[in-house]
Amino acid sequence: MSRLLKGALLQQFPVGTVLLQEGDPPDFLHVLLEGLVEIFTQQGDGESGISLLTPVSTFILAAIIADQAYLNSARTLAKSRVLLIPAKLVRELLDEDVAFARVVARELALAYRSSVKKLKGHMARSSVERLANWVLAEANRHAADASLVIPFDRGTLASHIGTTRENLSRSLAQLTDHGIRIRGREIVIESKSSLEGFAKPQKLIDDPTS
Amino acid sequence: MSRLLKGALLQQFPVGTVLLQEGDPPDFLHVLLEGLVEIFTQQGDGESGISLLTPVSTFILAAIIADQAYLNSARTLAKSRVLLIPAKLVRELLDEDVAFARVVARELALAYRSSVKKLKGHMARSSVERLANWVLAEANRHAADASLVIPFDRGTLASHIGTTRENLSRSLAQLTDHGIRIRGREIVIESKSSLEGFAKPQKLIDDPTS
DNA sequence: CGCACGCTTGATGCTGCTCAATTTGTGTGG
DNA sequence: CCACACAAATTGAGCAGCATCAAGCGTGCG
Repeated sequence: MSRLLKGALLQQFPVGTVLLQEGDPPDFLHVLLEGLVEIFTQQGDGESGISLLTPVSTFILAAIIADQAYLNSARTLAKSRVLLIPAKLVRELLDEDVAFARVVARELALAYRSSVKKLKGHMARSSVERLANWVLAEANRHAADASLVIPFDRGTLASHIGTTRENLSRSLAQLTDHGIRIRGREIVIESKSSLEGFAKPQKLIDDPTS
Repeated sequence: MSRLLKGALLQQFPVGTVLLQEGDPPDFLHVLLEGLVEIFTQQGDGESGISLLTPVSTFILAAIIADQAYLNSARTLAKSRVLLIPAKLVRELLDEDVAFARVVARELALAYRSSVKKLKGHMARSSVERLANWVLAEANRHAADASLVIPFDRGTLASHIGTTRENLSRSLAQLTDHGIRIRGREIVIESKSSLEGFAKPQKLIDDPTS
């Protein structure tokens, strides 16, 4: 652990910074300590969102372990503090420290599972359902409150839901009949049970702890 | 390694055997030594294919490492030989043997990456394009030959491409104008370059080695 | 020979994308 | 503080992709 920190550098990035580009070779393991970053891929003309990361999360671990180019790009969606750990150091430690290797394996296992969950969600649900489930998941993270604020613009949200800006708009409007109310960037959940009735969340897709 | 093999048992399964069901707790690490198995998930009424495994592949490693329920089910698509290694043994070795932990980490990293690739393919391509790229990938695996035989029924293929039986049929017919010919279960590639022109394969989605 | 199963083909409708026009929101300078 | 400009978000119309339902075809097996 001390060795990791010794070689690491802590950096602060403003919103909208591209931290890495798909296709590049891995250089640093990134650990998001504060802020918000999105993993995305530039496809043809537009972008597709792959995942949204909140502190504390690592990213591009797999590229480092596999020693292959990044599959995705990453950018900050808010002012963020990121710890950068040289890839070489990570690989060395992996070879020497069992405890570290176990942590890495566990981290990869969880990342893999969340990717499979996203895939399941895409193959089995319509875009409105995906949105409804995203709202529910987001609400659960902020447990306390019955309202949440989308922390980025709708185009970005649309790309992570897997739809377009226009349709996201329509989808939000639809959900108005299923327990939510929209006020600008704020989504107010008026009836969680109604929303759940529509979204039909499944443990093996939407529960981040399973 | 010897410890792994000591606790393991080798089993042979006929085609169509369900090896595990999503939701079940992980018991054995599975290693496919011979045959063909599909990972899938039962969604609502139908099934969605998650991945197709050929020898030698491990599966459900992530569930064991994360110690959480299977996200998917698995079944044999051909007579298969599978090595079953008790989950407990895997976890013990992970704590004791650095080399083993490194192999596990690498395996998970590759599995994760292939799941992200599948996700990218789904978000960015139409079903015909997915099919075309599947054909290309399959052809590359059997490098030598300019023809390949679909080793399972079309419904299964459709569920892995992410479409229905009916539309798979139409999609195959469409590809007839782009360098392939269909003869029952055999797909003959008459013009690989034409097919590639249509499919536009990308290294960071379709190349299994990247 | 005929039935069953897998596959194809056709017709129809829904979902979601695209293009275009408008409205709303936001920040800037007068 | 207002006016303006620009970006973001909504709304509408038309269209492509895909699912669904319903027949038709073909092959193999009893």
